[in-house]
Parts: sequence; C-alpha cells; structure tokens
Amino acid sequence: MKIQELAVKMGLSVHTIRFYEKEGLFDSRHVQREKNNYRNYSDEAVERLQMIKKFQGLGCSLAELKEIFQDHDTNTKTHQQIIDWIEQKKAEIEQKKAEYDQVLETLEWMIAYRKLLMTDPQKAETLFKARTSVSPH
Amino acid sequence: MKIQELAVKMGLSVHTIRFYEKEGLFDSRHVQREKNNYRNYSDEAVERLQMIKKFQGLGCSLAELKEIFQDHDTNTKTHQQIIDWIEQKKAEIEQKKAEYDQVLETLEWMIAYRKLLMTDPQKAETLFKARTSVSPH
DNA sequence: GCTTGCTTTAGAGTTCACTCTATAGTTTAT
DNA sequence: ATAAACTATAGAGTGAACTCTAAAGCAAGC
Repeated sequence: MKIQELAVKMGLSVHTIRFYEKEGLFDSRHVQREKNNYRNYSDEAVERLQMIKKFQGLGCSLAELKEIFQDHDTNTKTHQQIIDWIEQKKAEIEQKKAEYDQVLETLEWMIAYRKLLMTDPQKAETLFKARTSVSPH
Repeated sequence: MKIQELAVKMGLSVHTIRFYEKEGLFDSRHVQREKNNYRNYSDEAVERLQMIKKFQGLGCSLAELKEIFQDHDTNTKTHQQIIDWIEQKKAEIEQKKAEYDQVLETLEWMIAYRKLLMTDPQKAETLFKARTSVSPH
C-alpha cells in the first residue's frame, strides 16, 4: 500500500505519516521500501496507526507511544512490565471518566441555573448562593 | 490575594496566570490593581481558574473559553444560546466517555493476551488471531 | 540601610504535533 | 512523449500553551 492510500484510509495526511515514521513509531514490519524508494505499507501499519490514534486520544504523547512500542517491539520490557503499564493506563482512564462525570454534574447545574434565570431569577439567585464553586455564574 | 498566593493555591505558575490574563480570561471581577500596581486577585479568580481547568480537561482551547466567558460576561449571548453550548459540551463528554469505554476494552484484551502469552503461548496465538484489530503489532 | 524576595513589563524561547514548501525523481494516462 | 499525479528529501513555518529572561521597582526581615 502506498503512502497516499494509507493516508486516505486512515484520515491522515501523507506528511503526518512520514512524520510519525521520523518519530520512530514504525519499524520494518510496517514499512518497507520498493526498488524506486517508495514506501510500501503493510496492514500492520494500519493497525499501528489505529493504536496511535486510540492512545493519543487518552493523552499519550508520541514520545510515550514510541517508548512503549519500542519496548514492545524489542522485548526490552518483561510481560509483567507491559501489563503494569497497561493497568496504569486503565486507572488513568477510570480517573478521567470520573472527572467527566463531575463535569457533567457541573454542566447540569449550569443548565438548571440558566433555565431558572429565565423563569424565576429570584430562585436562581438562591440556587447560585447554594452552589459549591461549580459554575462560571 | 497576590499572584504567588493564587499560583500556589491553584498549582499554576505566576507566568501562567499572567498569560491567562493577557489572553483575556479575566476581567475586573477577578483582578484589580493596588496603588503599587501589584495585581490583587479575588475569590472569583479562583473560581474562574477552576472553570478553566475543568473545561481545558474537556479539550476546550483557551480561545474557546475566552469566547464563552466574554459572551457570558457581557451578555452577548442569550440564555438559550449558552444552554445550547452547554448541552453540546455535554454531548461531547458523553461521546468521550463512550470512547474511553472502548479503549478500556482494548486494554482488557491486551492484558488478557499478555497474561496468556506467559502461561499458554499457543492459546495466546489463537486469541491474537481472533482479535478485531485492537492490540499493538 | 541592605539584602532577599516579591512584583512589574516586554519580549524571547520552548515543546508538541503537525503542516507546508521547494526541489527533484517516478509512474500513469492520454 | 508529455503532462498530471504521485513519490522522495530536507528543512522551514505554524499555532497552542506555556515558560523563561532581563531589567526594573517595591516590600519585608534583620
């Protein structure tokens, strides 16, 4: 698969894909060169890009991804170390989700306050005074 | 409250707080100047910084926050418009949470695979072949 | 009164993750 | 055979969000 095909398939620019390679996020399993020096991507490249997207969405930097990929690719780390890393990521996501739930509560509060402000400004004021530092009033 | 006190209280640098001011995220309710030109922050500044942190965690840019704060502070937008914005943010968070759940599944798979690899590499291979593009390599 | 530590400003520098440009070689379609 | 569309490289540029520096004034403790 040539670079543009991969780019279209993954919704990335060819620049970004070459950039990722420069950053060390691929190895020979993902890209090989043709006789004309064109890059030829395997299906594993698609999977790796999916992984990158997924973990980037969790706030992982490219540097962190490079490290974990390399450790994985070269067996620098033990299985247990990798499991520990994954468990840690899991905990981070659970944490993030809890934060989100909290923000959802804040937003609910904000909506309730706004709506009350339209119908009963006095009650809204009462609600506002009872808030626990949760809205931008 | 002087800038350093606020910085310590919020876990930010004084640079960052001044930077936020330059970016238009505060108004006179949050900062006033003393005769000596020192900034004096109110408790509302603390609340605003909490809001900034919260919404930044949702992926809001400072520019977007500035806009919503200004629209709020100057009553440029109607209550309904602000409610709509909040509802939209809520939907984005629900979406994010769903994505996180998906990633959690991926991580669970990865852990199961790793553990099996230690005890029963053959079974692991079977699991690997049955995967739906969810793990690295 | 002097030192240390705070405050001010303007502006330069950093990091991340792209994004684009210029130049040149290759492939494909007509 | 030529043009259009693709590929390659090195390196410059961008935007966001800080982060730091320099030079100066102000404040608090001894």
